[in-house]
Amino acid sequence: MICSVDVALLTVHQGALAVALLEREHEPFAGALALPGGFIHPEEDQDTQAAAVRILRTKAGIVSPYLEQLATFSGPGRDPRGWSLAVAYYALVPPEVVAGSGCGRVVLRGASEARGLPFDHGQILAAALARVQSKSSYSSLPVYLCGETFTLPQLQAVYEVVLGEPINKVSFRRKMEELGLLEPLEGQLLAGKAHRPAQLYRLRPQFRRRLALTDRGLNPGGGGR
Amino acid sequence: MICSVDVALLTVHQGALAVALLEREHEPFAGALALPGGFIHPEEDQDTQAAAVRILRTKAGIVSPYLEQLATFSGPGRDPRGWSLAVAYYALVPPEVVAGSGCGRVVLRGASEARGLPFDHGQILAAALARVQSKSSYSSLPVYLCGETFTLPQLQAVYEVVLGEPINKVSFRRKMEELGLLEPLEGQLLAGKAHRPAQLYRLRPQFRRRLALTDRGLNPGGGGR
DNA sequence: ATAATAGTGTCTGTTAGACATTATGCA
DNA sequence: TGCATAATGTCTAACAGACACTATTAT
Repeated sequence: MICSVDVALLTVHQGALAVALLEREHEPFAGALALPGGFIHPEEDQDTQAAAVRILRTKAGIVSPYLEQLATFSGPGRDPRGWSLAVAYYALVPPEVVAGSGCGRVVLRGASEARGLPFDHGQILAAALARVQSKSSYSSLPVYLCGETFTLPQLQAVYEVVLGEPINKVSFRRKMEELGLLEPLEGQLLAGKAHRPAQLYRLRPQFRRRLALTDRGLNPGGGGR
Repeated sequence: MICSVDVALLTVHQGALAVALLEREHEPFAGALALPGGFIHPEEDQDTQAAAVRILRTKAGIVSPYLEQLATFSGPGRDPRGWSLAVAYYALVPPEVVAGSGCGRVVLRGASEARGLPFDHGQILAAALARVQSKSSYSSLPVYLCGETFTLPQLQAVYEVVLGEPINKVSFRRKMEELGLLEPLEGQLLAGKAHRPAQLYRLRPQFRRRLALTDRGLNPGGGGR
């Protein structure tokens, strides 16, 4: 039985969610763009999560600040070589990390425009998008799409890209405040913008590897679970 | 590589969540109580979900009204035979279905008391409980723990067992009303109770295989995600 | 001064939960 | 008639969203 790991690596690119694709080197589907993936190496990988980390590092040159198991896909039809099983993960990375990925083999495609992916990578991508959207509606997940420091308007823009709808500014800031996961930096963002500069924030250390959850979700009307 | 499927089958028993265990027939851990599980049969199983259905049917004699993939567990240490991978599912069934399971080999244990399970079945069970609790806090998931018909007080009691805390009666009924998933039956529950009988309900057909979701969750203060 | 965005104060409609009241069957 | 639980009405505090207003920079 074929056992592999596939990773849907998402980032923000040109104001939209984008997925990282790699050109396949081997059959099947050699030359096609596909999600980074590869076989599990039991001698080398402590578990499938470690396999996902290894695949991202060796094939895409990326170390992701957030990597979570998504679901396992299986069946006789998803790989032309026969019955196969793939443990799918999704990763969120800031655009800078993708840009500075060493080897420049990563191709970014609009996450909702990417079509015709080999295997069942279209399904995996769709599941990843649904999961990210769902989880973002009640957690701090989108901060992993931002760099080290960011302003609240920037963070809100990322939330809006992920959720696909505008968020009330006052409510958003209230939520972020009560979550208590951000700390302001005394330096400010000014740059050539002809308007009031925004306060820079960074994640509090205790939230760097942990999500903050809201009880009733930001934007209750909107993003479904 | 060892590839298997394990199922955490949950039901309500003696006023608490209970998990179905089976005595293992073969090594490793022969004779021990464990989650129903077995190898994937690529020739026979369309996918891992089908494998889970087959294992529940053949080993426990149970067909579950709700079966969902939970997560995949893997690593060199979880099975003494070597590096293994298990796709875990969880199932919810009404007590009657477990009781009438044909073969009486199923053993029920309090879900939070079950300890010392072989492999990493303790972890799988913990993940299943967390998932059920989380999902129940914003969906109609617990109706799968009830039989064909039930009263609102009965359903609320099941929610309270799952969530582990009392729910406001008025809020609960409002939520159920606005979800619109129940339809009253003209017959009533009376029985030997020395008080006013409760209205019987059943799931509307369009919700028999689909969850109803609330935007902001019942009991916002409580059950976390 | 003006433009443009950052950030805050305040009002209002909605909703969850508390409490109280009525309803209904059985002993 | 009394008891126990079902079912519903109503009040209140909390909160999300709308709107308006102030703050601060560059041109």
